[in-house]
Amino acid sequence: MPKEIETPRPTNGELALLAALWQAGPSTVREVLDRMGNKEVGYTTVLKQLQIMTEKGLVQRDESARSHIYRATKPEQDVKRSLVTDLLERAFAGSSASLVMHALQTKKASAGELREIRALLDSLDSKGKRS
Amino acid sequence: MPKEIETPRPTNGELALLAALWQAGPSTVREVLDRMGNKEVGYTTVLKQLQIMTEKGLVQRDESARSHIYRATKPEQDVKRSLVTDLLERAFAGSSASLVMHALQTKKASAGELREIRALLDSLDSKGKRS
DNA sequence: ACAGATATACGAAAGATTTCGTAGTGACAT
DNA sequence: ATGTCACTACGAAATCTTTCGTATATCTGT
Repeated sequence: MPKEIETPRPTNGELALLAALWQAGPSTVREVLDRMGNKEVGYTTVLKQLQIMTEKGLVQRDESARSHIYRATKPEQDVKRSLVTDLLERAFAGSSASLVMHALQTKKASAGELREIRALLDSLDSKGKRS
Repeated sequence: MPKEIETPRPTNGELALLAALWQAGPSTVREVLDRMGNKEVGYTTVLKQLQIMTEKGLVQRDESARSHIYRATKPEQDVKRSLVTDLLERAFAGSSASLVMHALQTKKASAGELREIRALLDSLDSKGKRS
């Protein structure tokens, strides 16, 4: 049996910082802070959050320079997937179709996006046939 | 301009109770408790939660009988939609397509569900053309 | 060497969520 | 009428999350 999958489930605040790290790559506290444009927040707040996230294993830091450099440890895809899984279980009884329907009705996707989704459906179909 | 949409954003615990109410309809504390099969939790915990949710307006209660009867005030669809919207903004930069892709890759939907999703895509397409 | 700017460390307050214990009240059977 | 049982009210502990102030260390230019 494969090892139990570890599911990072960042909170709102943590997710905002992770987003900055995913977008810009490994960054110092100040760089992350500067990227949080709209959100008014103190320097030490971001620092503390990143320290806590380091303890939790959500990020790692390189302390070789005076300004420590933080990077997200979990791939963006994995974290997002676990967030989706979480919502799926909590609110949609595990039915991804139900979630998808809500998502598509909530905010209209562009024609291009809809095409992408169709393509994905096609590939899932062929997979389904194969197995 | 239409009135600002009110977005109920229940927490995890609240959502579990709402699920019970959506599933079974208006219920007493004990009925809700009995429905929480797997989750080990005290009677007064559920009671207190429902009381708090009443203050928040997530549920209403009928106090005419000795055992108060609670019912969810917000339609299941609305609450789920706002949960999806929330996740969408927090983690997927508002791109429902991106969320949908993650959802479909996370847990495979049945062939029937995939058909439903296609049908939904079709209807969105025709809407898109019209507007 | 010193002043000023910039970093990290640490503690702790403030808020929100979750949980439960205790007390009080009403119903009901004996 | 009285003991038992189920219910609500209330307060508060326990966690978690978020935020920031203060202390201390390090760099940088003059």
